[in-house]
Order: sequence, then structure tokens, then C-alpha cells
Amino acid sequence: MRIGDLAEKSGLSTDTLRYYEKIGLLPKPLRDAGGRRVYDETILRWIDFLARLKSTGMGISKRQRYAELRTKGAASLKARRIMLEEHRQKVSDDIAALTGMLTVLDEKIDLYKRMEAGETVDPAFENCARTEHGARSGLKGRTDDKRTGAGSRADPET
Amino acid sequence: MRIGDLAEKSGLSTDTLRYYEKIGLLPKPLRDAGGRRVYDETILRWIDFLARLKSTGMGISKRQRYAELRTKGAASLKARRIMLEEHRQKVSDDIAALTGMLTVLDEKIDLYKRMEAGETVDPAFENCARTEHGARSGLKGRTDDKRTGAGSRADPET
DNA sequence: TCTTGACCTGGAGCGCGCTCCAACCTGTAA
DNA sequence: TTACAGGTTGGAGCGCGCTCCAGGTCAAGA
Repeated sequence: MRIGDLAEKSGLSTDTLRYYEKIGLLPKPLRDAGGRRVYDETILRWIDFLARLKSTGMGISKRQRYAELRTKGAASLKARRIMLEEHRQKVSDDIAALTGMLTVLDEKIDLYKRMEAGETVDPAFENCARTEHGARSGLKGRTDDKRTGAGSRADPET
Repeated sequence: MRIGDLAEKSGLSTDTLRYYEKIGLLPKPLRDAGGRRVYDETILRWIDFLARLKSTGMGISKRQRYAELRTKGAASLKARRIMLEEHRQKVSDDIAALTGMLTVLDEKIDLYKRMEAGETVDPAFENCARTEHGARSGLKGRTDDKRTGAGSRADPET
């Protein structure tokens, strides 16, 4: 299997495959007589797992670290397991954050629908109040925030 | 409230606040006699919501579009609702993908623990098999893939 | 033999989202 | 009055993750 075939099967471009090899995410493949890379089908599983790590928020440097450990075989099992456990925690936290956002969006969409229908709604109570006591999305909320009195503006995003 | 206070309360740096203003995410604030930006507390809600949009995967150009719509007030309600509905779908999809990854990680972590304990496990069946029929994380899987026979390697990530 | 297309390498460029810097201005407090 | 913290602007720089390009090699088919 040459790089073009692997590109097609993996969904990555040939440029990306060579780039991944260069930065150590992919092992150096064998070469044919003409110097072209020759891949084993099994590399697809690794690429698949790498893609999953990436798409679930693991950055390049950690994927590099994981790939490096992988080359060490069984000796690195524990270290890899620890990395996976840390990533599991991150994924779990991300799910919680996204789920919270889903609620916020549902409320906002509902509010907008009612406003579009001409209903008179005070958005400060509907939406912002929740934004206040809901998950704070990483902002440094201060307990003693004294927000100016609720609801003089008619804009839900405020 | 000046930019330093807002930075502290919002969790963004003063540089980022000015950058957000420059690219249109934040409205141009009033200035005091000395030309310094003066903010109303209500801006915090907008920054909070922007941060949530960002942390749930909405890129700058869409946030710019949304911010632009917001400046148009009630006239843009429907357009904003549609954007939020689209984002809701994306968030929902992301939750599904992350949840799938959680399962993959749990299985892998479990497998590694057993391997660390010296158990003889053929990883091709435990792990790769699932990777095969599970969610494919965006890779262009081919139905007619003929992977080389399962389980000659002892490396779970393969 | 000649063409064609897939491959090779090294390095430049790019979009995102900031982050930092130089050089300057302002208002308060000792 | 002088020091100093905290503002202002424009513009450069940066880390990530590719993506593209120039200039060349290689091998199979007409």
C-alpha cells in the first residue's frame, strides 16, 4: 500500500501523512526499491485512534508523547494507561460542559421563538438569570458581582 | 468600569478584550475624558455567552456573524435563532462523539490494566474489533476494507 | 523511447486566536 | 513634581495543524 492509497483509506491527505511522520505521530514506514513509502494495512487502526484523540481535544504535543510511548511497546503500558485516564477525565468534563450549553441553547431558542411571535418577554429573567447560576464556562465569576439591576435592556444576549 | 477591571471579571486579558473589539465581537465602549474605555457591567453577560459559544466549538467568523446580528436588535432575532439551532445540532453531535470516545477509552484502559497485570490478552479482539464497528470518527471507512488477519501484533493501539 | 502520474524532499505560507511589544498618554498619591 | 500604575495605538510574533509549492525521481503503459 502506497501513500496515495493510505490517504484515500484514512481520509488524511498525503501531505498530512508525511507531516505526521515527520513529527513522530506515525512510525517511519518501509520503502520500496524506488524509495516510496509502503504501508501495512494495520497502520489504519493507529491513524483511526489518533484521529479520535485529536477530535476529542488532545493536542499535537500529547499525541506525540503518546506515539512516542507506543514505540516503546509493553514497557510503556502504564504510562499510556495514565495518559488515557487523564484524557478520559477531560472528555468527561467536556461532555458536561456541552450538555450544559445544550440547555442554555434550548432556553435561548425557545425565548427567541416567543419573542419572534411578538410575546413580551423580559429576557433578563428567562435567560440571563440562568447564565448567572448555571455553569460559568471558565469565566472567573466573582461571588460578590453586583450586576446592575435586571432587565432594562430588551436584548437576550446581554 | 475600565478595561483592567473587565479583564479581571471576565477572565479575558486586556489584550484579548481590545482584540475582540477590533474584530467586532464586542461593541465599541464609551470613553472617559482621557480616552480610556469605560464598560457597563452588562457587557459581562455577552462576554460570558461568547465564551460559551467559543468553548463549545463556534469559531471566530461565526461569532463575528452572530455579534453583527446582535447589533441589529430585534430585526435579527430569527437569523440569530437559526444560528443557535445550527450550533445546537453541532453541540449535540459533539456530545455523541465524545460519549463514543468515552466507551473506547474505558475499554482500552481496562485492557491495559489487564495487560499490566500480566494477563495474556489478544488486543485485536478486545479493542480493534470495536474500533472497527464503532463510530469511525470522521475517517472515510470503506465497507470493502480487507484488513489483514486479526491479531498477530501485541500492541493495542494498532 | 516517451509520456504520464504518483511519489520524493525541503521549506514557505496560512488561518485561527490570541499575545506581546514599543512608544506614548493620563490621573492619582507622596 | 515626580513617580508610577494603568491606560492608548499600531503592528509584529507565535503555536497549532496543516497545506501548498518547486524541483526533482521513478515506473508503468502507449
